[in-house]
Amino acid sequence: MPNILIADDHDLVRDTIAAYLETVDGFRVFAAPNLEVALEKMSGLDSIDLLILDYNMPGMHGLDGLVRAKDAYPATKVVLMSGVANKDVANAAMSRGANGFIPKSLAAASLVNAIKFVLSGERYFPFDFAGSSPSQSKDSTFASLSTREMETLEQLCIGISNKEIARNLNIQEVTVKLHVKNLMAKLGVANRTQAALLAKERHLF
Amino acid sequence: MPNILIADDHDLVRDTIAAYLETVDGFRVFAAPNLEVALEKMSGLDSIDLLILDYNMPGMHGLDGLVRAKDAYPATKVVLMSGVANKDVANAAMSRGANGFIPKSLAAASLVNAIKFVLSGERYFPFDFAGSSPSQSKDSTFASLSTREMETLEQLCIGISNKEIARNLNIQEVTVKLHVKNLMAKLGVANRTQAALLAKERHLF
DNA sequence: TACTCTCATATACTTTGGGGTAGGTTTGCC
DNA sequence: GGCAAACCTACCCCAAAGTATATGAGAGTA
Repeated sequence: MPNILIADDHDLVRDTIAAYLETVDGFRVFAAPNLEVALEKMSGLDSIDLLILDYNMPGMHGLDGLVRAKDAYPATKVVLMSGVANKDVANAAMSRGANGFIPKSLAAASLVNAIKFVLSGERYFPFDFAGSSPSQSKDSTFASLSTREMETLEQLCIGISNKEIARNLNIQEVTVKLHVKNLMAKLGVANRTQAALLAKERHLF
Repeated sequence: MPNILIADDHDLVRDTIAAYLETVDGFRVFAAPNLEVALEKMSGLDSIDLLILDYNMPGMHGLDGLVRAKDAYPATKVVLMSGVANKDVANAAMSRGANGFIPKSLAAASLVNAIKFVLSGERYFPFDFAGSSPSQSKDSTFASLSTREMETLEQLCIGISNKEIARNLNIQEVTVKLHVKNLMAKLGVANRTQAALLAKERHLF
């Protein structure tokens, strides 16, 4: 009987999923409200086979929490669960060692299949989860930005004007405009707001 | 045996809660992925006793969806469910006719009690769900927005221009400007980018 | 050396954003 | 009925954002 630990800060979501897994398929399920408690519980209970981490949860800090969990318990399979993240986040999670990615848009029945799949040693990664945003290229889009453009993007994410950005970076406003124009082109967005939203969505700043 | 309809766009959350309610306490539970489908189903199935609406769900537009549901089916009890909303939203919901408010931080067992409580004609409103996340103090800023302003804010979060927003909402561009100006003032931000970032940060859209 | 890339600056231009004022409708409430 | 609030439109104004093009310094490279 596989042991599963599910960590999610929403009690209702966590407990009902836990109850569902227990009743439907006889898993032994433990629960934690955040990453810290999850890691503590794992040190107490040995032999957790699968750890399910909510992407938006205290202590996670984007994918840092995933890496921490993987480092601390390399033998345990870890899957990320999220209601908001998109393919890019999922991709990043997989490249950092996640054994699977579970969008909350997944049907409950599929969850069980996904879990069995992961427990058998496979990686579960549904490419077809809905609600996906249209601009799905890669995180490589950001890799093409120069250092100045990245700095400019960071300022954009505060929502300030070109003039203020110029002051902060000690360059002329016209230069800021150039950087903004170039980074928008590289990211394939139409304006500064979209650039900021995209960067935030990918959790860059 | 009371009939319950639960509407939430996250399949996983919705289905597991539904399954939980069915197995644990023998309710008859129906499900819908958004407000439109929920209202359709209610016209088909007569005698839904309780409607559970997710606050962040396609078609809701803040508390508009609650009002629409209440107007269409005055006899049905309606409770709002949310993972991000705070007391201010809950208060606003209650003042607009909601029979209860269920934070997703609620324990699963308490959910059943809450539902029974509401079905008995009482209003369920837990005053103590503040604890969880730290940045929950003043979502009241968003409560002061009018319907149109909320819709405009939603469009802002896509990062599109006033002209495009005008097309989407079937109003003039000047009107969009007015809404943008007013909502920025209410939110205390300096421009559209900050408004979009703030809304995203609070997980409104 | 010549070539390329990044960064910076500049001028000139068009479009969009944001603020002000004013007047219009509908809705619901007292 | 009067009143207020939300909503919509219109006009003008100026600032900010974004486009296009050109120039030049510095670093790195073939």
